[in-house]
Amino acid sequence: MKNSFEEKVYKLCRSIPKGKVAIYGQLARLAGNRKAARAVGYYMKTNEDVPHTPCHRVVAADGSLTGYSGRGGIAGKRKMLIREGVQFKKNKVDLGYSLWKKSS
DNA sequence: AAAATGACGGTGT
DNA sequence: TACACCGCCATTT
Repeated sequence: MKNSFEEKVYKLCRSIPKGKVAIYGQLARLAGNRKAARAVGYYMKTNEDVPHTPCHRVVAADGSLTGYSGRGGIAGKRKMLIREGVQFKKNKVDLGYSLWKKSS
């Protein structure tokens, strides 16, 4: 069993509310490793909990949608987020308005 | 065990 | 704002 960094990342990913988005660095930081953003992305890619983990709600630090192994790729991901209520700025997410905050 | 890869982040140009 | 380079971590080969 993992019960460690990996599990924390997945758990946090599932904790992201609809209409909000989190950044890889944020998940990495909450999981305990601020610089593990890269590894976090790797988990999303492998993404075992596919329908269980809304990996599409995770974006880059500047709101850019980097990669998506799911259907539609980046385009589909962007559309999906918009559909959930996330505000977009051109090709990037409006973090100042839709960035998820761990709060409590 | 060592080297290569990747859905990143930050800084420099 | 866009592109390039370096540094970081975890996983895979």
